This record gives sequence, structure tokens and C-alpha cells, in this order.
Amino acid sequence: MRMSDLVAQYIKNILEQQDGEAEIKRNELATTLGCVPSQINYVITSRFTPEQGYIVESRRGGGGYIRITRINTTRGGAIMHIVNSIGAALDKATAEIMLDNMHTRGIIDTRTAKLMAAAVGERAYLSVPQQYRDSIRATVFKNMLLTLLDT
Amino acid sequence: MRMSDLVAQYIKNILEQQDGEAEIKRNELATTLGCVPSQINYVITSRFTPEQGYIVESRRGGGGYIRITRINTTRGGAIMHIVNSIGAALDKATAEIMLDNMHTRGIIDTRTAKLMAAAVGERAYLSVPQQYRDSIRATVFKNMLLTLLDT
DNA sequence: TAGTCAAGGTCAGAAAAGGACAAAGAGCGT
DNA sequence: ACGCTCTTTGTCCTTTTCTGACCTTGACTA
Repeated sequence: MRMSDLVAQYIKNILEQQDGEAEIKRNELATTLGCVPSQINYVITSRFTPEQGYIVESRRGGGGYIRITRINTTRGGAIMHIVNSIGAALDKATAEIMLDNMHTRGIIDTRTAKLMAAAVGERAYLSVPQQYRDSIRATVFKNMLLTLLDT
Repeated sequence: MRMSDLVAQYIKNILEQQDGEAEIKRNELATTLGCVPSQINYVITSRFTPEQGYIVESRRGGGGYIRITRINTTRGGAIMHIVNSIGAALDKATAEIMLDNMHTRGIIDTRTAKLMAAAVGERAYLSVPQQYRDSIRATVFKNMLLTLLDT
């Protein structure tokens, strides 16, 4: 398993146990998991962004910390938030992160996540020139998200 | 025996042993079988297509992989039949008829039908030239259909 | 207040994978 | 022999992860 996944999982566990709030010490966690400290930053910037529904605060110096908070919203609010965060284009990786997130937050079930992932997966767009892919993906994704609102 | 057949065979063996799911490392497999890495791609795109009942996902970067999932085609005979009846292009009207049909036959529920309809609706394709729309729609639709069979 | 130590932050670069695509080769039917 | 399709290979590209060197911030203390 990738180090980054391990770190992400570790943090998610804490979030789960502590009701959406995890406070960690960067160096300590790095030592515990056996990685360099900057790896923690990498994981946070790649997997715990605002787009993905997290707020990250931190403090340097003695007694410093990194606090990760999961944003709590209603289902509809969360979906609208995601819809609004999608611009004219959307790449596959971002779409997958969003789906994964909605899934872990219980907004969509596994089946739905897979169905939607199939609709935005790269393999569905091979027949069309690069330049168009991310824009169709964006609209397809948004349209699907909107239907989730009235269920 | 052709290299491509060998590769296909190898993957099928794994699928056999691992209950329909094979996760491979492209470079590793290429080395094992003594071929260039891109040969693996060729085999996948030519022999593990949606029409043939396979879902393929992959990831780049450190710890990357290619995962091939075989769909249970007997259980989903009806769906596979539909997948194969779709050619390289699919217009919105036909897609909707298919969805309606599947819904009536109880193959998919209302929610799923709506979700899928959103993914193939004309609104999602406005940003792309006409000539491409029906072909993307076809692949998006096929890919989604396959996930319905995924256990 | 200056100095020191304890955090965390940044960023660039290397490494690890897989993807796309074009060109060349092999086979096969007519 | 010719043309068409399927295979094979190689080259270059993109994405994702990992690491380390160097920077900034904050608390404490002499």
C-alpha cells in the first residue's frame, strides 16, 4: 500500500472517531508511520482540500499542530457545493476525488459512486479529442449531481 | 502463440483465480512475459472491452496499477445484450428508450434511470461539436451499464 | 530583547507508474 | 501481388508519489 494512502487512512480514522475533527502533530505522525514529515503535507494538500470538504488549520513553533476538520453540511448543501465548485472543465482525477468524498461522507452509496465514476472515467472519452473531454465531463457530472438532489 | 494471446491468457488466468478481478502492474507484467509495456495496453484495448464484459480502471504514478474486472455476463444477460446492441454512436432518443425499457422491465430502478438519463441527456453535450456527441454518449452509456452488473 | 529550540511550510527534483500514438511488421483473403 | 486488418515496438508524455534541503513561525528563557 502507498504511504500516502496509509497516511490518509490514518487521518480519516481519527476523523471518524473524533466526530470530524483530527488534530495531529506532523513530526510525530511522520515518525509513527515511518515517513518524512513533508509527506504529511503532501497528503493533506492532495486529499484534504476545501473542495473535498475539509478545513485545515495549523500552527508552527513549540506545541504546534495541524488540525483537520470535516465540513458538515446537509446532503443537498454538500451536493450544491460540489456542483458550484465545478467550473467549465473537470478532469477525471478531480471527479474521482469528489465521488470518493461523497461516498465516505455518506452522500451517495457505493453503487451510485461506481455508476457515476463510469460516466466520467477516461475510457468513456477516448473517441473525442482531448480538448473537449474535460468540458463534457464537467457537464455530465453536474447533470448527474443535480438529479441526486431530488431523490 | 502470439504475444497478445499470451498476455490475454495470463490476465484471464488471474481473473479465473481471483474471482473476476485482476490487478496488474503494467511494467512488471511486461517484464514477466517479455514484451514491451505498451503491448499490455494493446491487449487491454482490444480484448478487454466493455462489449466483452470487462471494466478497466487504472492509476498512474508511484504504486500505480491496472485493474480489470470481469462482469458476470450470465446474470446480466439482458444488460450485456443492450451493451452489444449499441454501436459506436448512440443518440439521446434511443438512449432514453433503452432506459425506459430497462426501467419497465425492472432491470433498473427509477433513481438509476434518472441518473443515467442525466448522463446522456443533450444538455450535457452542448459544449462539444455535434459530430462527437453520439459517440461519447455511446461509450458513457456502455460504461455505466457495465457497472450495473458489477457485484 | 536576543538567542535557541521546537514545530510546521515550501518547493523543486527524482522516481515510479501508466498512457498515447505513430510507424513498422505479419498474415490473410482475393 | 495487393490491400486490409491485426500485432508489435518504440518514443515521448502525463500523473502521482516521495524525499530532502532550506525557510518561517512561535514559545520560552537567560
